[in-house]
Amino acid sequence: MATIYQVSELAGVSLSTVSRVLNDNDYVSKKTKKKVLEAMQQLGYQPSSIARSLASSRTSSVGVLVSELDGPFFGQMMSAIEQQLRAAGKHVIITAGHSDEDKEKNGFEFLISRNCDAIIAHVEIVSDEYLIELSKGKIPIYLMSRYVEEIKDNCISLDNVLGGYLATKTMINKGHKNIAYIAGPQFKVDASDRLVGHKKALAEYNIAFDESLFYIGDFKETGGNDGLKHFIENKAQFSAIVCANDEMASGAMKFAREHGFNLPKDLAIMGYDNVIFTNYLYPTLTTIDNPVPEMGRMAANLVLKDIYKRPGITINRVFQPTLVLRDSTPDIN
Amino acid sequence: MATIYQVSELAGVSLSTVSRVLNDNDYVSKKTKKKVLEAMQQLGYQPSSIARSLASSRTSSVGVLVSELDGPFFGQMMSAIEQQLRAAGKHVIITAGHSDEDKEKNGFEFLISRNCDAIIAHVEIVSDEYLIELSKGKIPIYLMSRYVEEIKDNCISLDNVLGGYLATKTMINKGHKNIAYIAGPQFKVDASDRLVGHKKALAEYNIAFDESLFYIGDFKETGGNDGLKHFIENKAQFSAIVCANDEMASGAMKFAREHGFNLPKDLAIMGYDNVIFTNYLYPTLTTIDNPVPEMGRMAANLVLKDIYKRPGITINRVFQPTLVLRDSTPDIN
DNA sequence: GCACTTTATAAAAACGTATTGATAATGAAA
DNA sequence: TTTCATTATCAATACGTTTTTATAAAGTGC
Repeated sequence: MATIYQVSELAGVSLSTVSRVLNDNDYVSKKTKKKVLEAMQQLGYQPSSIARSLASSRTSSVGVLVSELDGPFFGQMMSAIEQQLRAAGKHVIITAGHSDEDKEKNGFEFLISRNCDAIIAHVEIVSDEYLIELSKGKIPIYLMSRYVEEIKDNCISLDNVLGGYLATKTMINKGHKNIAYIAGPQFKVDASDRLVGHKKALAEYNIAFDESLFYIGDFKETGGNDGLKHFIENKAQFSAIVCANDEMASGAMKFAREHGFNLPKDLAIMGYDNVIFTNYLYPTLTTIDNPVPEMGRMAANLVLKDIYKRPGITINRVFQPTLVLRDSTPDIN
Repeated sequence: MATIYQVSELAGVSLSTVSRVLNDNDYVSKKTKKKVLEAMQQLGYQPSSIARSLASSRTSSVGVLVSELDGPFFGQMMSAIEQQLRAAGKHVIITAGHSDEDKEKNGFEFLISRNCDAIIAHVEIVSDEYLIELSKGKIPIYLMSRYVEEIKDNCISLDNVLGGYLATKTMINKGHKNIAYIAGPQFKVDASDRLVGHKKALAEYNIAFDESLFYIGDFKETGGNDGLKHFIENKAQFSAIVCANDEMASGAMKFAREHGFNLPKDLAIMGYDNVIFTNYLYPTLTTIDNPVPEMGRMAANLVLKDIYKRPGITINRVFQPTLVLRDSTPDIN
């Protein structure tokens, strides 16, 4: 491999001059620049990213820490981040936290030990305090789908209240009055925010929140299953059911069908997240879509702007979910 | 940040001694080792991976090139690779080829420019010749789900013939004689291998391959849709339909239901790949499962063994798919 | 106790770049 | 022409390790 030294020799200039044309920042005459570029061409010179890192203490790499590497949500997010950063010549070091405190912390440490220029993290378990502490370190931390006041400029979040509101409002507009709600684990901010939105929509239409139409599930299929079962056993009256995520909606759908409901006629069902399989369910599931790719792209942009000083980037830190209407929520008259 | 130099000073030894305990390979007395380790502890010393890379021309990083970062197949694969490599202290640089020749090549170049110690690639478009040529370079290339004779030791592949065979054989054992087959694009090796397996099963049970029960789809939902439509329009007789992947099976299922079939009674359907949504379809889809995580883990192991000289690793280069029985293929009598 | 091997440590060179301070060349203003 | 500011270049140093070569100490067999 040709080095900068050989280039300098062939071009008849010094090392530093070659370095300057490489980073084209300082004074260097057109004539010299041309000479150097030709020498590079001739030698097939490729700069060593490692040596460059050592000298400049920049690695051109961004760490990405997500809960899982599989799963539609993280897939879309990583895909967007990677595309955006790679287009800027940066690379992405990916690792997983597996929704476990030790593993999340370990993931951070791992990325820090790799000297990333920045870290984009989607973590759910570690505390705000931990993140704040970490942010005081040398490597800037950016958070996805999470809002921490003290480092709000580094947070990209999602308006889950709006999403919850949209879901329930849609059901109301479809003609439903008795709407059951299966929430997610309330220690998760996403889940509790969605519930707030649900209540907001009810209030807006003067529908009282009814405890007997409320169940807290586990964000998995079983949660939907158990929730619907709970409502039926308690002889609750409802014509629609709103779930705080798609997995639970799917569970509810299965349970409903197995217990004689004719879907979607007998029961309207709403999901949340617009996970890929919602389009394969029968009937296809109405749900709330999160602009995940946009968020990923924005996280990358934020890093490009803050860390790599790219000009002309405008930032948006809060994103809005949108409704996706499908077959599971027909109008009733 | 403390450097190796400060450690050496505090411990009262030379740089090289510190380096030796760091890589614990050479002669170093227990007493000295202890002194050095204590000094490290005291200074909170963390070795610089960059300086280490520059000096050793090893980056402890493995490039991973896949078609897409989202999608269940790649998600599982990356997840397995990452877990295995990270446990060994290596990190993973991930990038996508988007099933496009230029982008795949660009992905390779990108990873090479990052000085990865090895590259694990799942590419579908670039030619064997390109890969062979690339393998002559400085960085070893490992291939997933692809077999190239000239570099077979670096290939991890899947027995698609067996999978195709299993799928059709299962249908036959369920009691079907007239089995329609919707194949994938035949320029894809996976697709043509699965078809070979299908024919093999038919032959084994003395069932003639019937052109009127054969259709080539596009591996997407529309392919299943169009295939079933084709069979119906041509008034073909069949009680079961085997699809070369799950997306097409899903398309066929939708079309069947929309055209009055009572599933799974009127028509048995088989998919391939065991994609996540197969479990959410109605009825749930019988399919063929690929041991994707195992393959990912094995690729990582192969790299650990070849490149990082880890001892005690046994390698398996060919993997077998298995049958996943669900509701879409009931027994008929 | 001597020659010889093995073990332990040190000193120095190398990895390939960025950066800084100094110097030289050039151009503009007086 | 002189003076000063600007532009262009160079030489030297720093980045933090690994690796190689050399040398010293300790152990071995006779």
